[in-house]
Amino acid sequence: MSLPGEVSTRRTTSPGPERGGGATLADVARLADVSRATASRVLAGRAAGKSASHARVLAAAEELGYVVNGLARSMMGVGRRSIAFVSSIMVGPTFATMAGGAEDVATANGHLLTMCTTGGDPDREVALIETLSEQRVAAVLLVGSTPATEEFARRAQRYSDTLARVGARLILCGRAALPDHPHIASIDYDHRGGVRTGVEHLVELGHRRIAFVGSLDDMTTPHQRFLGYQDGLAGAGLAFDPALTAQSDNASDDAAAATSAFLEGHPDVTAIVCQTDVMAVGVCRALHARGIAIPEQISVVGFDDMQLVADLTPSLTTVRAPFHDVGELAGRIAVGGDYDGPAVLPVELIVRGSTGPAPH
Amino acid sequence: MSLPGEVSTRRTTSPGPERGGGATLADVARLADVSRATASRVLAGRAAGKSASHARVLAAAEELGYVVNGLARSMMGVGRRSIAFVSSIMVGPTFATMAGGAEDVATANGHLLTMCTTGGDPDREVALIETLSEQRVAAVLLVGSTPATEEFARRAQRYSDTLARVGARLILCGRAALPDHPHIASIDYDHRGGVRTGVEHLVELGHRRIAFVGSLDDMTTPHQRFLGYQDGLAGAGLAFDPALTAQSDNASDDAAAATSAFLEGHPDVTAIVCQTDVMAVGVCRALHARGIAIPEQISVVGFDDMQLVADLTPSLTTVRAPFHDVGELAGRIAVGGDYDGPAVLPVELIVRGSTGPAPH
DNA sequence: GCCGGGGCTGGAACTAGTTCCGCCGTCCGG
DNA sequence: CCGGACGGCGGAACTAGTTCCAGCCCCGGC
Repeated sequence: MSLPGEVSTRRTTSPGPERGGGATLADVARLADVSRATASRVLAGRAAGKSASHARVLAAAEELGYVVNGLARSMMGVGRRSIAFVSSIMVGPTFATMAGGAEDVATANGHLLTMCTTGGDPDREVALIETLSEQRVAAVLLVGSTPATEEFARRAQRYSDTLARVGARLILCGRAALPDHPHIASIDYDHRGGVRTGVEHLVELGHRRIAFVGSLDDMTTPHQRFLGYQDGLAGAGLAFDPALTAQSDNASDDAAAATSAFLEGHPDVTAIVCQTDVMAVGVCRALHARGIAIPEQISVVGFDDMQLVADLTPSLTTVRAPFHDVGELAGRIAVGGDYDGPAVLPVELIVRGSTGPAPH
Repeated sequence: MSLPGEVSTRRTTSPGPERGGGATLADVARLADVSRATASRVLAGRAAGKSASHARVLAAAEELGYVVNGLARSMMGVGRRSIAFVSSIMVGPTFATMAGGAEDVATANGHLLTMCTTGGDPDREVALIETLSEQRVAAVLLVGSTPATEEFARRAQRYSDTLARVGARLILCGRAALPDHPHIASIDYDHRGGVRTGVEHLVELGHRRIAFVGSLDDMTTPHQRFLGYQDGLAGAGLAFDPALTAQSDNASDDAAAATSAFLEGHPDVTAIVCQTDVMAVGVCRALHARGIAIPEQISVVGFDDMQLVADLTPSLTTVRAPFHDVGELAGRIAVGGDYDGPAVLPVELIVRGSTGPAPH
């Protein structure tokens, strides 16, 4: 029942922009009475001319409310690929600040930033890397502490291989490079040196009995910071005493409970070094609750310099980590910058009110 | 100079998977000696069979390390579109928590979440909506306070129109619906009622001279919270006194300075309601600095219940906003759920140590 | 008047997938 | 022994763009 001359089209492809899903380049070209090639050239600004069709194309695009399909464009290799930011969790100043740094350079270079969380589940991480490869991201920023295990190294190599197949690269943020996998980029900051500096600061103030509150699992961040604590003691000629270590998860309630229990057995401690600011806050709360004055009786040092710790009473002495810079540097590599080997950014001790001279 | 029988290909399209950019479906099909159609069916799991070619396709895909191109798939309308989360800034618990809620439902439904910041610049916002439309996102979550102006309403309508053209929808998060634009979804929480509840709590404790610290600009969040303060006073039969309002930006330093200056002229105030927790922290610091006891001399109420304010000394009485729920609800609509009109989620007053009976 | 250069244009190939439709072969029932 | 049902498979059309190449027209120079 086709009319003569009518081209039989399959599906429900009625011509014209009313099809749904918006006007396409073909619709614009039809309305402007030019070919798709010409319409594409005009809209991409690749037609120098001021010809009549030039103006007709622009008018048609305007009239139809044409929005170029970035997916189709990306398929031709034109257009910018997204950058993925993968962390175990999104809340907390650490990740948000890093993400902010990465986002800054991403948008400045015309890329979008995709944020994904794994909840710390390796299976979800594997699935995520697969999905992101399918979506042809330009790079994956794998952010935060990871297991310090051979299993993780193998997993990371698998990620890197999968991503390399689609022309993307893997960038670790906030953990050290994997020595046997130089192709996996790493932007880290000085966890170990930061805690060491905190201990040295306490030693200068005359402290000798310095406790450590933190987690001792095999994740890179806790481990490196714990090593920094031992470094600091060793540098000052103090013996490392395992009994002066109180284990705690990264939650202020947990740190408060651990501190209370710890102090029962060790009333002679005059300073506490904390793995994170979140823990430090819990430590301070526990000290307040027991009527112990900070810093007159016990000094406290944190790590991260998260928002608000400067507003505590007393304000918290802590180590400022360059989260924004880490994100920015990683972003720069992600958008195609050179990678000259692992980066370890310096940290800075911020001395505030929670540390003071040792009593006596 | 072509050899006879050799098909002349344009560009550098040497056949085989070595071309760069990874193996394609055509490469897999070639290796498995089947058509692209068959390979596609097998890899999509749409081939029930256990035929010989079925196994050959899977083996070929494995051997070549085939990763399906999600862009090409999306172009066919298959595959999940991303969801965009647009806010002025990423740091701060507000946005991160909301983003977490949205990300939860996004990933649970197979979507990715793209995070973008505008820095509060309308031009960047406009450009971003355009870019996101081009990338064919499923929805845009426009997050946070916005100008309470007619200009913003027009702009939002433009966003909504652009997005509608590509089948996406606009969802406002954390600000009220625009009455004249019912197609623009809104998931908000009760700014105004929250502050009102805070004031009522103070009134019950006997306070009569209650100050307000906050910004008075024309953004929706500050404005609504300011109205809530006035509501609370009116409900208690107290007159609103403009002199009891101290202006401050949303920064603790600014709030501390504003509070110090304000107290010079108003020593009789016994309670301070703050627009945000960040400001409340600054207010508390200023009170500490002047040797004013909290809550014995002055009570303080915040808003947001951000991380750590429960760990201050004294812990902060504040209004908990359901950020995660807002993100979750918005995410649900973004992935295709029904929108039954504007939602205003309830907030909850969390009474802690910073509020107590009025002195005398 | 003819030829060549230059700019604009359109046809067609190309990106990498999905899916409709029809063909073919096999198997089983009548 | 033949017909129909059914499953697997391949050709081709389709998604929405970009870009190469050839052709056309127009204008200027000889």
